[in-house]
Amino acid sequence: MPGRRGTMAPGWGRKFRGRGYRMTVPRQAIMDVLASTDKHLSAEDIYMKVHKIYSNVGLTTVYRTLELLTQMGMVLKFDFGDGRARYELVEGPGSEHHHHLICTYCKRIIEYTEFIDEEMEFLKRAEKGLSKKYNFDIKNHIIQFYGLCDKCRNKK
Amino acid sequence: MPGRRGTMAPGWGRKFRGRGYRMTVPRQAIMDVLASTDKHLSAEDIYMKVHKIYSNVGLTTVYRTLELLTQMGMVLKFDFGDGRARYELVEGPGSEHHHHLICTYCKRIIEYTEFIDEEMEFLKRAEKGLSKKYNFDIKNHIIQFYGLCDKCRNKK
DNA sequence: GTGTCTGCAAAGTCTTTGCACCATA
DNA sequence: TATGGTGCAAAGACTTTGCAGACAC
Repeated sequence: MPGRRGTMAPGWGRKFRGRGYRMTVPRQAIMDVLASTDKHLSAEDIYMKVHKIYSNVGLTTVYRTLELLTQMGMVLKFDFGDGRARYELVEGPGSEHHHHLICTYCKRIIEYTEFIDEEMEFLKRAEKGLSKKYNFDIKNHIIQFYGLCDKCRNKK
Repeated sequence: MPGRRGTMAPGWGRKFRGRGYRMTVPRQAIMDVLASTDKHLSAEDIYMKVHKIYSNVGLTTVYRTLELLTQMGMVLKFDFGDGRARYELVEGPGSEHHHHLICTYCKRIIEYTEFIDEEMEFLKRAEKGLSKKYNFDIKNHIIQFYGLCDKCRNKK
């Protein structure tokens, strides 16, 4: 349903082939799913979306493709502490804001988009300095605040 | 070895009892370990340190205690994406700087302490605003930059 | 045609749960 | 002594690996 097209932009195929990998139907389908959302999807989320269209694609392939994409730097792997990893396209619809309040009691995750401007200023400087000092090619970042949400702060 | 004492400060016992929990030998030992390091320890790390002194304490108890401490807000649980959670005392030796560069290719984690001052300014404002807006009691935070380290940025 | 990719099933790792016994308050 | 806590073993959840067949280039 969302974002599906029979033939996709060939840009990814080139990227794959350029590094000696092959563009295949499962890989194309996984890229399509990643490119069609601004959410952090788990491997299973992606598997289910892909599976609706290509029911023969297995979960293993999803994991293997995500690992490959992560290593290629095209996808970022996050962990919010709920036991399953989340994936997101580096230059995708949701690549600008990874910010969460995580309740350590009930594990609720609140996404927020405030303070992005103030953050930008600080992040730009930090990224620049860190890239230089550690010769590190920064692709993305994540900021998480931990604490107790309104429902849990008065419990036991 | 480091930081071991036969009898510890009783402050924790009070905190436990105040919430209807009991202070036990395993719990005391786990608190001691957490209070004696500024590193992010995994459950197994803690288990091994505790086990050296109290060899009858099991890994299960370590997990259960960490879960309890996390819910009580005394310990923070982090996940750096390597498949095992890390724990740290909220008001402990290492509670001031959780900042990492994570290489998405080789999974190397580089800790850094630069830009903390610039960060503070931004974080103070963000924390204040977010606490108010979401009625969220922020205890700690984590900032992670993802990308490619110097050894991996030129690979395949 | 060759070397990569894939699906299935099995194995691996970290974490949680069940249950009887033990210990704290 | 009444509950909460613990250890052990088993189960659970997510992810990785082995291998034979399939496919991209």
